[in-house]
Amino acid sequence: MKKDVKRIPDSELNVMQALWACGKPAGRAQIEEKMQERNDREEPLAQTTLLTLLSRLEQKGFIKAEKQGRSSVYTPLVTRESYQRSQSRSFVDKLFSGSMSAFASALSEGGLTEDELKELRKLLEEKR
Amino acid sequence: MKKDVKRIPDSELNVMQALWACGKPAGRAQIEEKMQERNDREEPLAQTTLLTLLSRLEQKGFIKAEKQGRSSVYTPLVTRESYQRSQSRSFVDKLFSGSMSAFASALSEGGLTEDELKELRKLLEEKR
DNA sequence: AACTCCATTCTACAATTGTAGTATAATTAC
DNA sequence: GTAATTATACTACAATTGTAGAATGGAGTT
Repeated sequence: MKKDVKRIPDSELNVMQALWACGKPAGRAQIEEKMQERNDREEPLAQTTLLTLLSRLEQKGFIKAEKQGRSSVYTPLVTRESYQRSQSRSFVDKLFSGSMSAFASALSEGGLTEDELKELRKLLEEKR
Repeated sequence: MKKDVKRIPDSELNVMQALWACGKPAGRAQIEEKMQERNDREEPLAQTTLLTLLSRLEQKGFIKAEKQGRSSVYTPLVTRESYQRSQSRSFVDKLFSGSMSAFASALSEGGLTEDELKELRKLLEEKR
């Protein structure tokens, strides 16, 4: 059965993105640093806020936390790719009722820039 | 200035979709009917719930409500297309950090079915 | 006018999200 | 070993979302 990966709220998603970007299990500090780099937000989150988000992600089963002495290291339990796939699916379903033609129109008529479009076309052809 | 159309929550989006699908200003009953048709959910919403959602959409400026005697007719203030465009934009930004290659991978490696992909490619080519 | 139907508006309420302060436990520095 | 630092855990709280019951106001009946 296809596991229906629930949507991750925006603030938590930023954290996930940073964690995924780390490429390996990472602690609070590294995640924080990565978030800075990625410039996900102007004002960086308070550390306690970040920890709250991490613990919510853990409760929801998106990451695993392991105590390493004083602090914890976090590991994603879903890959970025699988999350992206499942969300893409529900995105076209929810927004376009699955209609490729509506989806294509949205992308080509303003959703993406001309350059992005060109690139996307090429990539989709290549991956055929 | 590019108006930054805020995200509409799922339950309200279903209502919007139905209203958009009506193709013209519609009252609560027609919207309800359209939702049934579209089968957006198994259990239909309680009428009061639907009205609550409509009033939230109105407060947020997504629709306009006009009294017609006892009842009201609702009219979308944003087109489905413009909403789809803006959401597509923020979707690729939030989920793929704007990376077309990640986006293309997600679509082609499981996000869409083989048939959908084929259709999408064709449509994107045509629209060039 | 009193009664009954509807449609709408108000009020409600729990769960989730966004964000962070306070308390507590461990670690290091005198 | 006592203070200062650090790192996490606990608590908090307002806004939003999902969902709907209760109250209200008008329209049709009798």
